[in-house]
Amino acid sequence: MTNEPPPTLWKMPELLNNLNPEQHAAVTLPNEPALILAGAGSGKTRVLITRIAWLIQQGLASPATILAVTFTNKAAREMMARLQALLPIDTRGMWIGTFHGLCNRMLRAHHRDAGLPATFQILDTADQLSAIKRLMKGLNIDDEKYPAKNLQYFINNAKEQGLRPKDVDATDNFNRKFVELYEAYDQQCQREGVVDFPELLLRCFELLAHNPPLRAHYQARFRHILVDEFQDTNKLQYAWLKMLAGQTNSIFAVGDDDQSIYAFRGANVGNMRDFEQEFNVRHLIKLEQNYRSHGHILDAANQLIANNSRRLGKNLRTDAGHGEPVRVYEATTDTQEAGWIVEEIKALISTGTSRSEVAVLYRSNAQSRTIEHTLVNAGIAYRVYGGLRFFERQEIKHALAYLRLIDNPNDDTAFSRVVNFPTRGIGARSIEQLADAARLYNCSMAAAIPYVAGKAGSSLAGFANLIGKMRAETQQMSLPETVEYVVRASGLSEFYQTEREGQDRLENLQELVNAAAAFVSEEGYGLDTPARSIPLRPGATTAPELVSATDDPNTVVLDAPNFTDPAQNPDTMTPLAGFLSHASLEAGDNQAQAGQEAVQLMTVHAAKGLEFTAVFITGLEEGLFPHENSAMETDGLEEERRLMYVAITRAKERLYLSFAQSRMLHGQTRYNIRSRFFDELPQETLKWLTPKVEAGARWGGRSDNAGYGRDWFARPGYTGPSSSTPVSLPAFANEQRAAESGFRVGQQVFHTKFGEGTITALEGGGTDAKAQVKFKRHGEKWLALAVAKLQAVE
DNA sequence: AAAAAGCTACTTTTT
DNA sequence: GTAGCTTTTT
Repeated sequence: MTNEPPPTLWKMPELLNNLNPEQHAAVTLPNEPALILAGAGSGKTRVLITRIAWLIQQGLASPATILAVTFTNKAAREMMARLQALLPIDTRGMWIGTFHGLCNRMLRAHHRDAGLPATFQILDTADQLSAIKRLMKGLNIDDEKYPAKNLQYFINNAKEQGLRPKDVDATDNFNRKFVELYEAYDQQCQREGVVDFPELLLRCFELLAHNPPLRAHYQARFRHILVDEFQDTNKLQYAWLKMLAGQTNSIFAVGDDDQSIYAFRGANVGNMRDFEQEFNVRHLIKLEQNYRSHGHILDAANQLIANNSRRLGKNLRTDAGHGEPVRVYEATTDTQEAGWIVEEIKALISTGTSRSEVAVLYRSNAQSRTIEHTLVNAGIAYRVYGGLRFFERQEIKHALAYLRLIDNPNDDTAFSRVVNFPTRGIGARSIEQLADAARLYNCSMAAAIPYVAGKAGSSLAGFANLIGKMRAETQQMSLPETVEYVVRASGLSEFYQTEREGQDRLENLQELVNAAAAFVSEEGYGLDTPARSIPLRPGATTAPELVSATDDPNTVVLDAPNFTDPAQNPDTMTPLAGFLSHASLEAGDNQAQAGQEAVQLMTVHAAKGLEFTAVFITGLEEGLFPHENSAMETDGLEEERRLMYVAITRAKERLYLSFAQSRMLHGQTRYNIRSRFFDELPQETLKWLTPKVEAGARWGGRSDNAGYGRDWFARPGYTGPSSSTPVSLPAFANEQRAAESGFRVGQQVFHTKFGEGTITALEGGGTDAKAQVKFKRHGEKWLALAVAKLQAVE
């Protein structure tokens, strides 16, 4: 990492090389509001990164003037790493991070103005729920009538709309109660010095809104605001961006309305339209050149998404050629579907596809079980996304709770979590007494300990002493030392040593120490930097002083404008606060099993942003995908369709779609019909591996599908794994000719003499084209297409 | 305080 | 079908 920027060494053509005209246009736009509609696989991240590099290279921006916002830490890290590799300067002068990460950073720097203690803690979703439960218990609220989960949703929703309790207009008694509890909850958080996720954003927004000099400072600084995944922003995030943009700064927003799949958690696609209007966007650039998928896959995606209304409009194209057809399989049961998937995966592997390049996608997590089971039996390594994450494990949360108490003893969530873990004779009754006292004196539980008398009081005092001792002993320790000390002094390590199945947990605790060491090194702290003081950067003579705007209304001293000197870019938090924030804001990997060479199993949501050589989209049934619950929501079906669009566009070369006639769901067998999405795909791109049965014929005249549960190779019309044949498939050649003739395998046809039937095979081309048709009443026959007057039934 | 039994929910999820 | 939670039992 050099701190001397040598701009003359940068080679301009290299940066813009290999960009297509649209990408080039986007990267080199003037500093004005711009909306980049970036289709799936269109090189969105590349444009974003090159844009930043270009701005700096051209001298149009200094790193300190850049603010780039992403949704996930992963995306932020990737952006940071790629920029660091691209630019010969220290990229730390830029603010690149998630909305929450950046707001945290700002709130730490201005905690006084924001009305927060320097050591405020961040509640993750689980912490927040337990805080709410504790609140309701204290107020004797009936959890049956007012479920804590609903209140949590209510509060988060209000905050994401920018509404404080006083701003919510409650229409009925029920909502009035919720507003009342919202108010009490906010007071509790304030007293404890904790903030939940939406609070980070709202508090930061209000900080800027209510503090003109501070707002002016940041507006003057962040001349270039770039936003990734703009379609996923919620109302509050949009308002925050708008505030930072002010009248003078430009926002470079990148997004794809067709990939908006998070409306259910507050994402507002409408922000794209609003942005266009409110910012008078003159530069709307569509990135429609796709570098990921073959033609048939893209055609399928394009035609499907065309069924949605109110799109900003976009059509992906590729130079890659048609490629393989999209293969479709109808299974009798979910088990059989899994069996087919595994056979196809085996075939893919045998033709050289890497396991990790194969993904099995499903709409809901419950569907993974059957597939996992079948994969295990077949001895194929796999990896499921979406399990418990590292920082969410109970032993880790326990250890973090001790660390939090050292930093902020008023954090009652942390206090309640470990006051009696490991057990130290402080039972439910003692804790209730303490909670009562805390309520009486309107203070935290830790502060209420002296008010509890008797035996309960003395055991509680013992706990207070323990925390006090930890605080004193760790005063000068580095972060990893602190973590190691706390794990031992809390009794956690001893507890898990004696526990029968504590070995894994013990290892995780050791891993936490490693994580702390890794954090210290990644943040560039010295190894012995005390965990609980704001560190001195190399070269700095005094600790950075954060002068708040209220101390002197005319001065806001933050980080100095000379961004290239790390000493001038002060930290805004202690290593411990940073680490605790990191633990809350980035819960870690959520991969159940490690191992690179494994088939990837995940929900469609989790697959967003990823790509695979071969993709299976499973469970394509009405009620499941599209999900039945989506029918109740406004635009629910359109979001399901976007979800399907996301799923399809994950595939590079091969796409498989499957559904099952019956499926185990919630402990009982359900009978489903195939997803409507099949009818929205271009039929000429589909290759039915099982006969396509028309909706009308489903419950009549079929005698084939019963009794094949075990032997999926015996499915009618199914001729074995499609990949076992070489890539230049004869079958596919047939498909081409079939497309010419207007017919395809699996298609329902009508013959004036033989009646209704299904095409089971096609042969030859042009005038020699023949079709094998299985008629309902007259058996299978070969017919010359030039002679027989076959009519498509569709 | 730990273990066992009973009850209930159940789409998607990052921060 | 089953995980997670609460209640009951030891």
